[in-house]
Amino acid sequence: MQQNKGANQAVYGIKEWIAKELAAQIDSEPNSFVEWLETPPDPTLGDLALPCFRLAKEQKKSPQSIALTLAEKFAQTSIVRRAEAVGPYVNLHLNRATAVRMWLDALSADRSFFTSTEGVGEIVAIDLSSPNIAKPFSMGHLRSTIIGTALANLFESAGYTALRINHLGDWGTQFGKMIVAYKRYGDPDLIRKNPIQELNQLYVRFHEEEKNDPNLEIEARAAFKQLEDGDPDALALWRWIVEVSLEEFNRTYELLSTPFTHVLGESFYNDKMASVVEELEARHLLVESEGADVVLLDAFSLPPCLIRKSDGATLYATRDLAAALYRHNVLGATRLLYVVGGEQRLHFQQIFRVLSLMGYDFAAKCEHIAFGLMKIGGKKMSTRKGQVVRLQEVLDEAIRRAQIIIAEKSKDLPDADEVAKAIGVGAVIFNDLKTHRLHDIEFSLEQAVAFDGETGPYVQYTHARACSVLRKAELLDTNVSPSVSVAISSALNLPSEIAETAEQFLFDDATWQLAKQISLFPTLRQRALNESDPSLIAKQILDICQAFNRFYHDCPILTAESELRTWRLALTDATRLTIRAALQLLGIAYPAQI
RNA sequence: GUCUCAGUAGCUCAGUUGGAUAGAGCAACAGCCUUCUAAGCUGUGGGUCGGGGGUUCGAAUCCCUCCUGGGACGCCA
Repeated sequence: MQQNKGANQAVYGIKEWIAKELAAQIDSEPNSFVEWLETPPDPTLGDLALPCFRLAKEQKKSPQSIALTLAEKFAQTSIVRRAEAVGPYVNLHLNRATAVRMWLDALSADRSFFTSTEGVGEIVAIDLSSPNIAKPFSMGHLRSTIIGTALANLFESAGYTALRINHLGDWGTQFGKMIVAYKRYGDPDLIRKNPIQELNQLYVRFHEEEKNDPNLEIEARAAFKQLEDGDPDALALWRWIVEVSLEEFNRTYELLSTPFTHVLGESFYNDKMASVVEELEARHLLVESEGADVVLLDAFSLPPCLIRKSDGATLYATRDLAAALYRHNVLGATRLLYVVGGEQRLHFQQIFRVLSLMGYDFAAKCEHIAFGLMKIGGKKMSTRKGQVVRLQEVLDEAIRRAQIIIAEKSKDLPDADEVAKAIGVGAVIFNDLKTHRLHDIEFSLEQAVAFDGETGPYVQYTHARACSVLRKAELLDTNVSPSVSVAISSALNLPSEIAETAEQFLFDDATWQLAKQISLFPTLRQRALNESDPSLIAKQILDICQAFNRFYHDCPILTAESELRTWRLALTDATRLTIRAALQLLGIAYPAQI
């Protein structure tokens, strides 16, 4: 089921290239070399290295002696400039001009440098964001929103059609609670003024009162049942709550530039659940247990999946089953992704198992893209206890700080407000996206809105720097990369005795490190896709930015002469294009000037 | 109690899928703007990779065990 990892890596991924050449030299299989080739810990040792331990075992010789033998043979290959044995390793120094020409040709033509085609014709449905109506849009929902968006972008870059589905939490017993709380303590005027905050306070209060009065919970369940049965008063109240909540959410989505193709709350499936229950019954999967209807999953070491409560009302699981069937049968999705917190792991295991028992093959292509919790003070954020950090507040603060810095350092910036928004929002998104999906995040306002070091603004700043150089060379948006081949060729078409000198002239360490970093992007994009982990892209783009900033510092670009200038401009443009591609995938804005 | 995810520098995190001397950023300290954006670059200090066993040429990485923390475990979502 592993898709062709890096289908076109041969174009830019020199590992494959080398592996083939090396294999031919010693009459062996290229595949094993691709896996064995690694990057030496210190770049001065070489660009790639082959450890000889395994060959030593096969050939029953010492790894050192094998390394010596291989080093001689490898020196004969066209892309390796120098091969030397260091202990049990063969260290390979690449022919830099050949490698760079290969990479930049691929990049400028986008021959699978930024995109690929393995998903063409396939529809992937991504369940993302899915905030709960009448509750604050917290930092916790941010994770699902931006990871889901980044994944959708990634899948689209691989040719898939991505359905971005916002599965709003607009149904369920919580609305029974909401209705009861509103009728008891609600004040319509206050709610109109400040909807989410007031509604959330009602919700918090309900949970406080509930401790002393167990009847409240029973009352709430009855209220939800009424809603589900279509009681007009209850429905009207519910609609109003949904409406005012959505207005507030949409402001946040606009700020984040999060697109959705479908906004379908749980309520959307209200009339589609009866058929799910019927289908389960028809397949004799439904069993009565303690007054409720469940699907037993003992055979799979899972607890039973509750389908219908003892009062006949449905549950989360029922709605998720209906939603899955809708996405597959009606929307045509062949692959279903759920970007939902890790605490719902068991729930999705149950859902996918039930779908499979129902006879749906696509159950095998359903995947829970879990992520770690956003914690505060070492604990999970809880709306019930009122311990949440509202995303809007964080974004506002980040934008405010961006405005201050722009006013200080970039006085004449056009569109200063727009840029401040891009930077503030970018900081918050990147801060979240750079850590591995599954890791819990200890929320820190200072860190979320920081602009120094490994941050979104650092990446945006680097991009703007590259743009600035290109603008001064009057080459911005003209895509200068294609000319690089010419530049390198003319500089290197020299007698072989001084070719080595010419290489050093064009490729000092900073330059070569930058080129190598850029060349890694396609592999990382592919890995991010295979592992559904956008953080891989975020981390790699940081490496590219660091390499570019060093290059920028060490190597004058605009004042360089002839071929050298062209070549450095081309590399600057390649950097710009790669950063832009990465930020696009991550869903972060990339202003040309900041 | 069972299942699950995690534990790496003072803090926040990487660690090329088992490889060479475990790396960044923040914070601290010291340098670098008459030169393409100093939101940058360079350097210094900082580690029993939670503990203990095992697997092998080689372990932060794989297995076992224990400790600590988060989360989930039928009428919430």
